[in-house]
Amino acid sequence: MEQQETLGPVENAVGYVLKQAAVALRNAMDLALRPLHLTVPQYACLELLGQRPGLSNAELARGVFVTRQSMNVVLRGLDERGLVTRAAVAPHGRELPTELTTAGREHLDAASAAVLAVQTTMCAGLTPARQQALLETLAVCIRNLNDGS
Amino acid sequence: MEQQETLGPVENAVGYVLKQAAVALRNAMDLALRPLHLTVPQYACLELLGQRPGLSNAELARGVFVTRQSMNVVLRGLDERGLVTRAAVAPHGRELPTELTTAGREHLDAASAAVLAVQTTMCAGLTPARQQALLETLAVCIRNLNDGS
DNA sequence: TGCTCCATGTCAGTATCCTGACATACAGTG
DNA sequence: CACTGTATGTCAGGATACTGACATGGAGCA
Repeated sequence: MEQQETLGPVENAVGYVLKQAAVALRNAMDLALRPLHLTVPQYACLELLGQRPGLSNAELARGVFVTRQSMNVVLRGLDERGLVTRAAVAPHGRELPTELTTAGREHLDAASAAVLAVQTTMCAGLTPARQQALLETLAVCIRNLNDGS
Repeated sequence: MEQQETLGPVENAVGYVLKQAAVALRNAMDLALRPLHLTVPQYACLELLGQRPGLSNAELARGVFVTRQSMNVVLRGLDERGLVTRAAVAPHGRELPTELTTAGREHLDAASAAVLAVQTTMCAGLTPARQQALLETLAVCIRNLNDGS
């Protein structure tokens, strides 16, 4: 009796609930970021750059879980709006380090607050221990999935 | 000190890890379903129909977390492949109940086994209690997010 | 009955993200 | 040095999902 042989009702499937949570979170973030005219990938890009300035396109793509091509479009949009600056020449290889501008930093601060509010809403009623357990359990799932591929 | 005022490193943000897990699961399912020539939404549609025959397009869309329009395309593809049948006339309102064909049921059985394998891989090393805790915690998050919108 | 409101199925257009492909730049190895 | 392998940035094309819109069918109410 080490493993069930059917998934059971979708409502009880881990994968189903995981997707449902991801969709709900995505929608909530979209809503929160709309006043700032930022999409979720755009925000994620800014947040990553705020924490680790000088990241390249490919590194940002991996961090945001999109392809290099998609991140390229995001970065171009942010560049045109003056929120980030990309180095004109590559200091190493073909990598073009990107950094936040002052305007980008201001946008990020506002967006970060909005997203924090969403996360706070999401985790309402959860003890810190339970949040930590959620993080750790998800980390195990991620590791299990990525090891197999 | 009831709430932190910054998100902290993205690696520790619940939303970030949640998205990461969802992406990893999506990729793993795509890989597992590829031999059967099924996409994740197509599989989700079949699974839902297997558990609750006669669902309408709109009901399926809500269950799979896509729009009616997207589900319409999915359903049309499955219909052309002979995996599902849609009622020609609406027995009530405009709803066109959909059901699995024999071929659809066979496809579903194979797909369900593949997805179960993925879920088993994902949850490897997690005690039933921990899986249950994950489900319950995610349910709280979903409720919190949906109440606010 | 007539009116309003809501849900459904569908068409059209747009946006987003992906896969495939190519040239370039560096590291490692003979 | 030359060669191979890997990683990056970018272009082109296609797949997928979305928003907006419309017509239809039913429920509720005066």
